[in-house]
Amino acid sequence: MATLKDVARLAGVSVKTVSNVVNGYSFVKPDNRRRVEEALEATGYRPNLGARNLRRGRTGFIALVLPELSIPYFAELASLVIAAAQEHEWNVLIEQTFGTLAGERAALTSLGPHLVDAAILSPEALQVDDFQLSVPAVLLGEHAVDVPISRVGIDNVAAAQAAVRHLISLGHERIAAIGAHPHRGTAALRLEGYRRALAEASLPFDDDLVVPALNYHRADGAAAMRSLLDLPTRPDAVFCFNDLLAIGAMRAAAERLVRVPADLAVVGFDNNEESVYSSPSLTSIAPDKSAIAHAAVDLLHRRVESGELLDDVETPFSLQVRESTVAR
Amino acid sequence: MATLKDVARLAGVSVKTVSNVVNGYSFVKPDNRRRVEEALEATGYRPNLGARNLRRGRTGFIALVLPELSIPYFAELASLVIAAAQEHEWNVLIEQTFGTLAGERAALTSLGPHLVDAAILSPEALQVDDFQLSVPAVLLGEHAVDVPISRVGIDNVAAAQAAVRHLISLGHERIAAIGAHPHRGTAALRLEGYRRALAEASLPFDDDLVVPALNYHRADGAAAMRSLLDLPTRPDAVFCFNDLLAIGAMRAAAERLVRVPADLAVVGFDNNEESVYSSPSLTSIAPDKSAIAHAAVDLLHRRVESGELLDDVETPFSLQVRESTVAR
DNA sequence: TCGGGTCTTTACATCGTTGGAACAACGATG
DNA sequence: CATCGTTGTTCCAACGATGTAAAGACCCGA
Repeated sequence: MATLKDVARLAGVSVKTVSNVVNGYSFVKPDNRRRVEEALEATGYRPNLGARNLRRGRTGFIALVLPELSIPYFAELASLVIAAAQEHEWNVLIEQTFGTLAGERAALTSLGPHLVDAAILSPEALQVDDFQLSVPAVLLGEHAVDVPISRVGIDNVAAAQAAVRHLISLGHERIAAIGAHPHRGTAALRLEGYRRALAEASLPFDDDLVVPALNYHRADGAAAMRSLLDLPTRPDAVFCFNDLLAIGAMRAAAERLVRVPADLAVVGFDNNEESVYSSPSLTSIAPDKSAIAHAAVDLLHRRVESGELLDDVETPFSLQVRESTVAR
Repeated sequence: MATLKDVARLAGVSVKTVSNVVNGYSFVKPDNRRRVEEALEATGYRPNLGARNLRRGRTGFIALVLPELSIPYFAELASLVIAAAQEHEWNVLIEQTFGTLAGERAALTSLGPHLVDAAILSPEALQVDDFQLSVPAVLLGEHAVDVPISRVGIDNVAAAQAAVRHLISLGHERIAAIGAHPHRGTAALRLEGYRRALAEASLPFDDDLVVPALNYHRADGAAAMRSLLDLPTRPDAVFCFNDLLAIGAMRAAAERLVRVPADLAVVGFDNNEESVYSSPSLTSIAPDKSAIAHAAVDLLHRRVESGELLDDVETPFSLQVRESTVAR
């Protein structure tokens, strides 16, 4: 592999001059520049990033810490983050925590400042005192603990409210919620949105209709739905805190021969691609994932480049109405 | 951030002695070792990986080059590869190609040897002469071009044959195939498995029943299915070359009020988690993704450690029978 | 006490790159 | 013609770690 030294020898100039050409320094004689460029071409020179970063004190990597790549929402997000990071010549290192406190702590401690320049965190279990970060970071979504780290994400309360309002506008009165969670910040916010929508329509809040879910996987949604269907009086609609829960819920409903949306309307959250093709397709809150990815990466870039402290960013969302609430 | 120098000063020894302790060198006096360890603890020293790798000529990263993370199969695989790589203290760098030749070429050229120690490639469009790699690599799946790079994956012909045999054993005689592709190696192999299964059952091979798909997304499956349903004589079963195509196909069938499996049996390939919860759930070929991830990473690790040249690895698969072929 | 081997530690060079200082060449200015 | 500022180039040190070689400490038997 060619180094600056090799290129310099070939071009008959000093190493630094080659470095200057590579880095776009203006004051290089046209003649030398040409010779260097030819030599670069001939040797196929590629900078040694390790060495460059050692010198510059940067690594060229950012970390993306998330629960699990096999969850569609995070896979889609990761895809967008990678693309956004590329625009700033950043490579993305993905760390999976599997939603556990131990996993999140491990990820955080492994993020030494020589490994990454910055980090995007999507924590689920972290406590306040865990946030002793050695690099700039942003949080995705919301988090219950109050830490001095910028957040990027949608207004969860408003989004949940919009989802439930939609159900109410269709005439549903006994609306369940799946996905309550003791520690998850977003769960509390979405529950609050659910509450508010009920309240503004003067519908009663019924504890029996709020079902917790520990993992937000499809299986949890199915289990929660079964317990709802076992109630003396079934709900006529259900708001699930993510699409996977909703998919599981629709599956459980189908197994009990409960028709969606005729007998039960379902709304999800995340707008996974999967939900567009399910039968019935799923009405869902659609956060602008691309906006989230870009905002997070841009925020970090500005932070790293100029050191400025940063505000939170609220990204837009929309409600995608599909067959699970309105029959085609 | 503490460096070896800081630790050395604190412990009152030379930098190299600290380095020796950090790297587990045996011959360090117990007394010095203790003092160094205390100093390491006190400073919270973490090695600068860039510097270490510059010196060692290793980077500690491997690349995983795949079409797109938002495709469930690749997301699941990436998740497993990251976990497997961790066992060898490797970090994983994910590069997305979006299935284009340009994207794959770009990914390959960006993989200088100072960026990654090795690469796992899942190419779709690459040509023979593109494989001028500067680091050890393995290919996932099959590829039409014949290059001297180890492959890891299942026997695609046998797997496709098993899928179609299953349909035949259920009495289907007019079996379609969705996913033919001019350049994709796996597509040719799966088509060959389909052919063989038909041949061994003395069923005719009908060109009209083989539908190409360019992108293997849900939308492509839906479009292909619609064209099949427009045929004068509809198929009574369809074998899709991946689960996304199958999900799209089932969606299109539902829109035309064609019942699955009563009017049309469907088999997919990949066994995505999504397919377990779809309605109806999807019968699918299940490659052992964990085995694939481990085999690929282990292969590369041995290659990098000992330099040995490596054979291909064939990983197991199974057929998961669900509602899309056998009503519950 | 000396020679010889085994431990243990250190100084130094090095990996490939870039920042900074030094220096050289140049035309322009007074 | 001396001085000056602007360009253009080179040399040297440094980023933080580790391999090498050599030196120092130690213990053994002769």
